[in-house]
Amino acid sequence: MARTFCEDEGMTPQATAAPRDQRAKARNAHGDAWGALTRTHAAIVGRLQEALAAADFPPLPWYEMLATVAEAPEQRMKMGDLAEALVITRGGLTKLVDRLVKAGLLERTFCETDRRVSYATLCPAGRDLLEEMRPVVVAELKVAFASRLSTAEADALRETLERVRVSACGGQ
Amino acid sequence: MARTFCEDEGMTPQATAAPRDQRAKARNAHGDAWGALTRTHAAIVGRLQEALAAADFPPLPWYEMLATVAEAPEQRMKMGDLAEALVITRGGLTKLVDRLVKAGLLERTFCETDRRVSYATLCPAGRDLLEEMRPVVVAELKVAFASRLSTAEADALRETLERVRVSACGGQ
DNA sequence: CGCAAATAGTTGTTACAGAAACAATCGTAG
DNA sequence: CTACGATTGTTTCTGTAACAACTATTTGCG
Repeated sequence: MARTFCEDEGMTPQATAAPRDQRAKARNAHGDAWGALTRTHAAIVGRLQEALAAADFPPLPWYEMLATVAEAPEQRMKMGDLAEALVITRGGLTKLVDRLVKAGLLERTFCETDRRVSYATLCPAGRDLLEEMRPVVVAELKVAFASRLSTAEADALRETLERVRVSACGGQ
Repeated sequence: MARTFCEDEGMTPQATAAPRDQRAKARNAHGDAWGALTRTHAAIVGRLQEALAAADFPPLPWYEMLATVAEAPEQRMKMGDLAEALVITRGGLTKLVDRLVKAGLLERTFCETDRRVSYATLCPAGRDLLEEMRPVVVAELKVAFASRLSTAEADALRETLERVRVSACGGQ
């Protein structure tokens, strides 16, 4: 295993810390919540990548791409919308789509009314692969979330995170 | 602004979705919580990067490195522990430390009792820079977390996330 | 003691993501 | 109807991270 996203918990330095001025620092409720958020995110991403690689599937960004396009009407999305949904830049998306197109999972289609826009459209092979990958991802998420969280807690978590995201976007 | 981590919310495709079989998919409480987690994480990272860049400071990984080392006893950490704390690979850490060393923020020191291990040790310049950067980061986190969350809610969020992280690591 | 296995860190290769510059198209004001 | 600005997507360049192979040191065991 190359990744080091688990290891329950080398964070001992913090615990033993306090060698100097202990003036609150970022170690208030927000800093702690942010630390937990990053570590949890990294842990789950690592787990998903590991599971996909173990099943000899493409990496996580491919799954997210396929899943996003698959949920769109007509199984296609504008490049710009897709970049926004996946939270990557347009330049990065262009190349990511290139790879999936080369793999035969997506194809580029074009808009007749606005010849600037191009769509990433799901191919049958892409849909098939998605359906193969989905249970692997869902199973991993189930382990991560469901094993120690009730449905209500998971829902509350989602709601709280969504509120934080809005704060982070809106400015305040 | 190049990044696209806000835009309240191009997710309309999902809302209008349901063009085919609507068999639950990953769209249960776990999938939603995972989606919220990734989006919130991306939004905050984007916000922090933007704020640091705007103040003409080094990128977020440098801050996290400095902050982590600064909290360790004697302001130094073993390379391996640091990689674990920052959730990156050891190879990646070597080069990240290289950059900070070249910038005069860290220095490498060595262990006398075990000549395999080397430490990343905070330099005065690193400590100074950290203290300059800290308020920027703390302010952004405050906006993200404090503006719509009570302290109790932030703490509950941290606790819940920590539980999820343990699930993701432990296996179940 | 001596050698195999484990551990710690570095190095080289490759792939991916962001920023900025670019090209093409659209919309609209004059 | 033309010209300018805005939007959409691609391309180029650069920096960073992962992965794997490698070196060096320590540990354990016959």
